[in-house]
Amino acid sequence: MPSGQSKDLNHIARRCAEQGLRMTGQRRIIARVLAEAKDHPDVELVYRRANAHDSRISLSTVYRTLKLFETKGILEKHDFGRGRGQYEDAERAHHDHLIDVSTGRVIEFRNDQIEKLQEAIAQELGFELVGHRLELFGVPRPRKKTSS
Amino acid sequence: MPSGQSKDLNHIARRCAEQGLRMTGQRRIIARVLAEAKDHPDVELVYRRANAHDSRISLSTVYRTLKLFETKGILEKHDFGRGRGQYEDAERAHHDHLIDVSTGRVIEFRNDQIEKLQEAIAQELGFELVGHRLELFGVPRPRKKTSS
DNA sequence: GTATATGCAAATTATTTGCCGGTTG
DNA sequence: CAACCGGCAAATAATTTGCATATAC
Repeated sequence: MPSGQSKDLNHIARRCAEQGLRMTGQRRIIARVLAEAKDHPDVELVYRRANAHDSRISLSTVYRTLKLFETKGILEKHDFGRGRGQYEDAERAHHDHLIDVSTGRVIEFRNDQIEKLQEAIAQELGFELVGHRLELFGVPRPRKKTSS
Repeated sequence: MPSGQSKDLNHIARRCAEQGLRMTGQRRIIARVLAEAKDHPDVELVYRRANAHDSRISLSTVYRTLKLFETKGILEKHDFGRGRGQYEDAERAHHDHLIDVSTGRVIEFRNDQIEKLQEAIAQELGFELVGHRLELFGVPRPRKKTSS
């Protein structure tokens, strides 16, 4: 069950403060949108959600803020090949993504064996691994049992 | 050393012909540029190389042609996160990429174990794997042992 | 109060496209 | 000769930025 976070300051906003960022109303809201997001919203979507919450937040501000948060290591930006960047909380445990090509839905997963293999491969090639990107693209397999 | 079993037509140009594409001068040249490329050139680079052969090729044509070749399955387009698409011959055996973040150089590799793991993960999540993207980002390690 | 953030519109960057004359088969 | 292609410039799409004003600390 998804835990209900009932704090007045979400972890993203808190990290902003820790980084010494000036906490404006729009930043607070954008931080909250990302903290509450269960998906990987793009700028447009963050913009819409932020505006629903309140404020006269401009698209430029969303762009500027997301980029700022990214450079501060607060958010992570992904490019899942749909022409727009998609963001998520950078603090969460590392994971990779499987994209359902039929819907665009993103499923997260983690596999230590693959992680280790990647390290080994980089080593073998004479590199120190500083990052990686693993994305699986798949189509849902029909279930044997009826589900809905 | 590719087995020379045909004329002076490179394999990419040959595949174009097989697909029934009208072989114009510019397409022939762009095909040759890609056939001879050992790297993963972006549009701009293909444009410059093509122009070195013949200066009557426009940037639009390079864009149009690379896209055409891609949709025909002749070339593969990658997005290594540098804001531009990069192309390579699609016919070659499957491989993944390690990007040297200090230079942008792309090293190819292949690891069957990882390939199998990816299949297994997709299966487990209820998907049929239709594609994947694995990119490692690394910095060169100083060689401590003999490597050349 | 001052440095910084925001809004808006205009600018950039990568890529696509309309139009029309040029080429290929 | 007809269908298709290429060049050019204007059009898009995502994102960035200059500048005047508003706001956080």
